[in-house]
Amino acid sequence: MGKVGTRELSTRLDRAAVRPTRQRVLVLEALASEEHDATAQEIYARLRKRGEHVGLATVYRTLSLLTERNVVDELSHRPGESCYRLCSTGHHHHLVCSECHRVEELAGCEIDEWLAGASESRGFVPTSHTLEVVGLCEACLRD
Amino acid sequence: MGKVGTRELSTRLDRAAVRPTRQRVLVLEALASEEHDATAQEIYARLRKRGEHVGLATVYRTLSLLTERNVVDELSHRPGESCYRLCSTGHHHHLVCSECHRVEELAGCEIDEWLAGASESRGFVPTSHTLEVVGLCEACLRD
DNA sequence: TTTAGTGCAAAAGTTTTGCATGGTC
DNA sequence: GACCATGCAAAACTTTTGCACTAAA
Repeated sequence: MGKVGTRELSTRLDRAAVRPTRQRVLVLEALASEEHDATAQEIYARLRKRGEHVGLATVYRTLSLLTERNVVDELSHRPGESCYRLCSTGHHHHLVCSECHRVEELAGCEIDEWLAGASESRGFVPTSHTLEVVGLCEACLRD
Repeated sequence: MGKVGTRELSTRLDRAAVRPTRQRVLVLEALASEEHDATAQEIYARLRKRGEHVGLATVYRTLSLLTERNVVDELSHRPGESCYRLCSTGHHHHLVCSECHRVEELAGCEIDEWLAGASESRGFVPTSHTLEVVGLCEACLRD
């Protein structure tokens, strides 16, 4: 997925009714410049290294708010910590490379149909689902 | 899924080459009597309430070992903590009710085919995947 | 006797919270 | 001024680890 510009980031904050403070924009920019996904601690460390000072608690509060407002996605593929990622809109899933941790988005989910049928027999009505795929990306396959 | 008897539990430990100590059997029994899934802390608390003393560290060590040996499944649908569940063998997924947290198993995964095709175009080769479905179970739908 | 397992307490790590301060409409 | 956001430090929690002790092959 391509990098997302600062203007686009502001728009997303607007749409989510999140006041664009200096800190929030910085956190969001950090996520946008992140090639894969990142934990709150990682974002905090990277901002600090760049000389931008944002409190750790603020990073957590921001990510929590943005997740709630669907501006970022929260992934839980690492036990004990949450990963965050700025995502394209709409329902999609992730391909995570087990070697380099590259994350690619997988649009056009075709699970719903099978899922609806499989759940029906139990009287279960699915409202949402998450699929995380682990595998090897093209680059790592060559090694 | 029906309850699993003590004898069956021993068999599973044997097959996994895990020495059946008092503590390990207790943890596994606790998981077996659990209607849904449970965290390490919950298992610890329940054993303690029943008067069975097993150290918290031992609960963690046991669950970690059993997960590694595929005797139990580790679910990560709750951020910040891992849930564990004694599962039937083979590839399957879970339906989790958002109201009562009932967990049902969904056998016969038909995702692979679609997944292989969708990944191929990116040179990505999937090796494993996890699907967690959230919805409403029959009982909760009636309310 | 030798090894593996356990309990306890301390430590490590992530995330949350309380509260005073600072910014913004 | 009212209100929201932030920084800092402390606290809360989950999970891991070190080490002495115990149980088992």
